[in-house]
Amino acid sequence: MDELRQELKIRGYRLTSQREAVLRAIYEGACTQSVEEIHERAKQWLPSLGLTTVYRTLELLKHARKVQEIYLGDGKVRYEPILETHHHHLICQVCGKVEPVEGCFLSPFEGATLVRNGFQILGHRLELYGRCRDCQEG
Amino acid sequence: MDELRQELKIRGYRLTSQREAVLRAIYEGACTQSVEEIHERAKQWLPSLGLTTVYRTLELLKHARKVQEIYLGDGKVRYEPILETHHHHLICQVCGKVEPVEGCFLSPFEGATLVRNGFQILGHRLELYGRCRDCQEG
DNA sequence: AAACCTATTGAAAATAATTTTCATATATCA
DNA sequence: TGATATATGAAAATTATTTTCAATAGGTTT
Ligand SMILES: [Mn+2]
Ligand SMILES: [Mn+2]
Ligand SMILES: [Zn+2]
Ligand SMILES: [Zn+2]
Repeated sequence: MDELRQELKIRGYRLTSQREAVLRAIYEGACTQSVEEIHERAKQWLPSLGLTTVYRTLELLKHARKVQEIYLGDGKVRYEPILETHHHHLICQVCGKVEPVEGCFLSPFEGATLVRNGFQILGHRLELYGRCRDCQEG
Repeated sequence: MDELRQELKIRGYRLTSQREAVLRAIYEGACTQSVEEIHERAKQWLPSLGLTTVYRTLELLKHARKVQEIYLGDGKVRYEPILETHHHHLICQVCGKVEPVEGCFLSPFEGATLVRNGFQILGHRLELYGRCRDCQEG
């Protein structure tokens, strides 16, 4: 959180109660929350918080690399905090459940910067699709 | 294409010129096209084609596993054909260019069905983020 | 080939998510 | 504290996608 304060100062941004509330909501919430969910959670701490400000703050936090977007196929973008622990997601194609899975299947990528096709690879995103325990039959 | 004809008949769907045009547009187009782009391309063959029908056909083709969705972070969903060759994408974080990269970095996944956390893993999606040749400096 | 039935289509209207506008409020710094 | 530029909330605007509905056209049966 102090780290955020630094980030903001460097960029000439201000530290507001709204930004703190949104950040806290993201960190205390589930693995992937919709904007609406983040808004609801953040209003716990700051009931007057507007939805527009949540959108704006998410954009800011995205640039500051505090959150990342994830799209699960329904029409809305979701967000989750960028934590120390790199992880991926198991997504159930039947019920839509999302579960984080620790660790990385792409061993050559951990830490290192790779080059391929002239691309300098800086990060990656992996989603695993299937059926969760509850949705398996036969 | 004949395969599609079978698929449709089995499900009681009809083979229309609209559906043929959309499918052709997807197969002849780039790796990831927006709905608008698919519409434009398909109108080459069928100028009267409506955008609504493109949306409906994409939904149908998704269920028939002929196309898959991909979300690149701008507000619109993109589509690409599901081809024989499994591949992933290099996405430039600066200019937004998308380039397919053949082959799979997840060796244990090719073909096999894996189980993890009780999940039965049936497929996956991997996107690699970085900077393309043109956008690298310093 | 004509009739029949139902799935499909296109245009327009409706929705839903996200962005923009603008007047007001407030964080930061001298 | 006061000056000032950034940030905020509400409402309006925009954009992507879905729904509605009357008209059209596959596919099948006579
Ligand atoms: Mn997660
Ligand atoms: Mn592709
Ligand atoms: Zn990984
Ligand atoms: Zn792969």
